[in-house]
Amino acid sequence: MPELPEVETSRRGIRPYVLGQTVLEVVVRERRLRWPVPDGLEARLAGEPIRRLERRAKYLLFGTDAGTALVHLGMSGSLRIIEPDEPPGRHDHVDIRLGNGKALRFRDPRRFGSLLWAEPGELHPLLAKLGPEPLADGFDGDWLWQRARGRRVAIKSFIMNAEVVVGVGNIYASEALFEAGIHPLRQAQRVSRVRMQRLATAIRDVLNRALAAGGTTLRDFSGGTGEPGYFRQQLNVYERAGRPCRRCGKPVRARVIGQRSSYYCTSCQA
DNA sequence: AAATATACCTGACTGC
DNA sequence: TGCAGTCAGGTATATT
Repeated sequence: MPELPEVETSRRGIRPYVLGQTVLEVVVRERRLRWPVPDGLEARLAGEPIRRLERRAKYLLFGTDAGTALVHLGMSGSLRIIEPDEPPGRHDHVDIRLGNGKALRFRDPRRFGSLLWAEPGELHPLLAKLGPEPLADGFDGDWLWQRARGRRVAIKSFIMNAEVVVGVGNIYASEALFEAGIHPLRQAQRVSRVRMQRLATAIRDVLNRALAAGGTTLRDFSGGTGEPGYFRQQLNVYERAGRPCRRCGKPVRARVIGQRSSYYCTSCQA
C-alpha cells in the first residue's frame, strides 16, 4: 500500500514523462473516488503544461498555471505511464493524455484514492493541517516530544497521525517502533525525550531505506513504470506474526491497535 | 480536548 | 467448486 516511499517512488517514476508536458486531454471514467472528482477538472487541466510535480505527505501535486491537481493513491491506487491506446481495465478511472504521446493512467480498485483540484495560490484544505515532512528539516525528536505532551494515545497511533508527522503509515510505523525499541502501545506522553529522538531517527532511516528499495510491494504496488518495490524483504516485524524476531528470536507478536494490525517484539520493545 | 468509532470500497482469503 | 462472510488499509469526519 502506498505510504511515503511508495508515493515518492511513483513521483520519481513518472516525472520524466510528465514534467513539462502539455495535457492534451483528461478522461475521467469514474468520478466516485474517496471524494468525487470535481466537475470541470478536465477542462481546467486540459491545455496546460505541467510545470511542477511535487509531493506533500502522500499527495502528488501536478502544478500548472491554471491550478494544481492533487492525486492521492489511497491504499490501492497506482499511476502508470502507458500508450494511450491501451484499453482501460475495470479500475482504470482516469487517463491524462500528454503532449509526448504517452498517457498517465490512474488505477484504483478500492477507490480510496482521490483526484482533486486547487486554484492558483490556494492551499487545498486537505493540506492545511499537515505536520512536517519526516525527511525534511523541522522534524526531529524534540518536535515529537513537544507534540506528545498530554497525549495518552498509543505511540503507534500518534506517529500515524498526519498532524504530528506525515507519511508514516501502518507498515513503517511498526517498523520504526521496532527499530527504536519502543513498545507500540506505550502512551505517547510517556516516551522520553531521548527515546523520541531515537524514534525520529528510526522513522527517517526506515523511510530512506524503503525509498532506496523502491518501496514495499505487498500485493500490487508498482512505481510508475511497472517495477515492484523490494523493501518487503527487509521488514523486521510487519506481517511476521509468530515468526522469530530477527534480533532476539522471540516470536513476533501481532495485535490490533487503534483498529490497525500491529506487529512488535515483546522483548526488544518496551 | 482527546480518544475512539465510522465511512468509503473491493480483492483476497477463510470456512462451510 | 461455490458461496457467504471477514479482513485489510488511508484518513477525514462524526461521536463519545
